[in-house]
Amino acid sequence: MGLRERKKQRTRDALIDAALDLFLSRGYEATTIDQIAAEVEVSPRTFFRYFASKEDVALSLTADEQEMFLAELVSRPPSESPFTALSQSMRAMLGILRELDDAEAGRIRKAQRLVHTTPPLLAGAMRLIRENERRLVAEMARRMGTAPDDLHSQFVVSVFVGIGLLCMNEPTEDLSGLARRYESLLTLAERSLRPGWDLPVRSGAAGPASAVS
Amino acid sequence: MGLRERKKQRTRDALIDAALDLFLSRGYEATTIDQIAAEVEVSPRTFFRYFASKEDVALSLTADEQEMFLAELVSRPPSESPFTALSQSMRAMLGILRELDDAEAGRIRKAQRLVHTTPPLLAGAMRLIRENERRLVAEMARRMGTAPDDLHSQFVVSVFVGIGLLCMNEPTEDLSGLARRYESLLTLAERSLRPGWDLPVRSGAAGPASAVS
DNA sequence: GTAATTTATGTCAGTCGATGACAGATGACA
DNA sequence: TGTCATCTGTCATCGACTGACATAAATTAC
Repeated sequence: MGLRERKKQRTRDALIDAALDLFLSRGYEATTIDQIAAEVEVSPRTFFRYFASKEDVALSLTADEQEMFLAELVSRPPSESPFTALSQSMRAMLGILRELDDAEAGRIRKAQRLVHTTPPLLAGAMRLIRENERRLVAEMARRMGTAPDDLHSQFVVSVFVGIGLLCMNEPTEDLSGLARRYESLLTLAERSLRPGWDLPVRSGAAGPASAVS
Repeated sequence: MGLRERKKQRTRDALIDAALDLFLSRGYEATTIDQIAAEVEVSPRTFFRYFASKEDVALSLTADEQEMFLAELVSRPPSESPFTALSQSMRAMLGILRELDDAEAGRIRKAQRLVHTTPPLLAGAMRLIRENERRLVAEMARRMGTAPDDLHSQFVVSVFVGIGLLCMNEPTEDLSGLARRYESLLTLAERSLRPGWDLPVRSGAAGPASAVS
C-alpha cells in the first residue's frame, strides 16, 4: 500500500474521530464542519472530499456494520432457511463486534451512543437500513430461487428488518444488552410465525385458516 | 371561521400546490424556496412560517394521510384483534381517499407520484411512518392491555408497518394498484403467521415448535 | 535522478436552506 | 374608532454544500 493511500486512510480516520468527539461533547447540530476540519488541520473543502455530508461522517461506522452484515449473509450455507440465515448473520456480526481491538471498539461504541441520542442520526441510520434492504432482498431471492420482486422474499426481509429496527428503539448502549434484546425478539418471532413460513412456497399448500381475522 | 383563518388556509394550499407543481416539473432539488414563494407572491420568509422545511411541504399530504390512518385506528371496535384493527384501518383510509373530490384527489396523486420518484422524499416518508410508529404502538398496547414498551405490541406494529413500507417499494401510481398490492401482502402475512399470533398472550401457552431454525 | 503525469489539497466565490430580529400592515374585537 | 394580537416583508446572518482553479505532493516513466 503506497504512502498516498496510507495518508488518506489516516486523514479519514482522524476526521471520523474528531467528528465523533465533537458531536458527543458539543452536540451534533451545534458542531460545524469548520470545527471538525480545524481539529484535523485540513480545509473544510477537504472534509467534503472524504464525506458527502455531515451526516455521512457520523454514520460511516454504522454503514460499515451493515457491510459486515451483508458479507456474513452471502457466506451463510445454503442449507439454512432464509430467515435463519438472516438471524445467524446478525449473531455473527455481533460476535465480530465483540472481538475488536479496544481502539476500534471504542469508536464503535461512541458512534452507537451518538446515533442513539441524536434523532436525525437515528433517522439516518434507519434510512441506511432501508437502502440496504434492496440488497438483502436480492440475496434472499437468490437463496429462495425467486425473482427479486417476489413478495415472499420481500416479506421475509421485511420481518427481519422490522426486528432489527425494534432493537434500536430503546437506547441500549452496551453490546450485550443489544444482543439480549435481539434474542428476545427472535423468540417472539418464532412464537408468532408458522414453522416453515420462510421456505420457498411449495405450490398447493395453502394455510389451513386465516391468522389475522 | 374568520377571514384571517381563511386567508391562511388559502396561502397554505397555494404553497402546497405551487410546490408540488414545481417539484414535479423542474425536479425537487432543482426547485428553490424562492421560486415557490414567488409563484404564490409571498416572501420566502413567509414560506418558512407555514412549513418547517422544503421537505415538509412536499410531505404535508403524506402526513395528513397518516393522521387519517391514526384516526381510523382509534375508532376501530375493540372486538377486532390488534392486527385486524390495523389492516381494517388501512382499508378504511384507502376507501376515504377514493371518495375525495377531484381537486383534492388530484393533489394527493401528485404528491404520491412526487414522493415515489424522489429518493430523499421517499426516505422522508418512511421517517414519518417510523415517527408515527410510536403512536401506533401506544394504541396497540392500550388495546392489548400491555405496557407501551412491551415487545409483543411493538412486534405486531412492526409487521404491519413493514407491509405498509413494502407497498411503497414499487412505484404504484394509482390507488387501486396500491390497494391490490396491499391485499396481496396481507394474504401473504395470513399464510405466514400463526392464528392468534397478535392476541394478548395467555400465560403458559408457548408455541409447539420453533418456526425459524 | 529528473521529467512528466496523476492525484490530493487549499483557496475563493457562490448558491441555497434555514433562522432571528425588527418594523409595518392587517384582521379581530371592545 | 382605537387598541390589540397576529401576520407579513425586509434585512442580516449562519452553515451546509459545490464548482473552478491553482498549488503541492506522490507516482510513474525515462
